[in-house]
Amino acid sequence: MTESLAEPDRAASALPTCTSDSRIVAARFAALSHPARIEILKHLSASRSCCCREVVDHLDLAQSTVSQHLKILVEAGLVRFEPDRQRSRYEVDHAALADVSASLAALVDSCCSGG
Amino acid sequence: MTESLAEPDRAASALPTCTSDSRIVAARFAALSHPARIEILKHLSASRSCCCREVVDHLDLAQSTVSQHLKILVEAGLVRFEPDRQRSRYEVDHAALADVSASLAALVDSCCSGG
DNA sequence: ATCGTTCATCGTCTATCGCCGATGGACGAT
DNA sequence: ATCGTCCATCGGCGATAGACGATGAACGAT
Repeated sequence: MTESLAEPDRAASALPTCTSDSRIVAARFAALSHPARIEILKHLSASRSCCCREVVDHLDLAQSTVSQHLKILVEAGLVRFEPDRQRSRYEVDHAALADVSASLAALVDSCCSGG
Repeated sequence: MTESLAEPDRAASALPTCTSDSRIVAARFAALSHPARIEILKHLSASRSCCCREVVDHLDLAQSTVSQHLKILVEAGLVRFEPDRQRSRYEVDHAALADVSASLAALVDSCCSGG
């Protein structure tokens, strides 16, 4: 359902200013708009790659809740998911995250340039 | 929900975990996590400064809804509000927006450095 | 004084979020 | 085969977001 979120970078880089869809940009920010998910991203990057259980222990949230947050991050394309036997591996997609940052930077730039 | 956004230093120091408070970062992204608010930011920057009515006409949303979105953006510190007699003036706070972008860039950087 | 415009706020409704416990599947170990 | 662990998903619950119409205040114009 969120395949379009996995690769909006092309559109973002192809169109210089305000032409990028606000819904796409908003959806990506929505994935970052929860403290637990920010924490997850930090923890994931610190551990380079870890399983759901580890995040659960770090965050002091129910396993189902963490799994939900991870799913949201994966669907947003910010986290890569790799089912490894029993322990699913999650790792930050640095490129995607950098792309979101670029989107925001582009927004800031368009706002500053007054276009 | 965002009263503490005006002075994030206190809450930031209250959280022991990471350098920047995830709640603050998340709250700022939350302000950007709605297409209407993205559009508002674009329109505001394009017009340099405009009143609520103009945004209403541009967005095709009810006036009360737009006023709510503007309030959220103002409370998040991304938009400056200046009551001008009848027509309230809204304009993008470029510095604040750049600051949010810097926060995200810092997050990306921390993720890439593997800290 | 009256009317039209602009805007913020209130009350309400619906949809979604965020959280949890429970469940069941997959797998390793005994 | 059985148990324990890990994980994704389901169902439910409370809280919140987002939308709207209605209302009233502030102001300019007639």
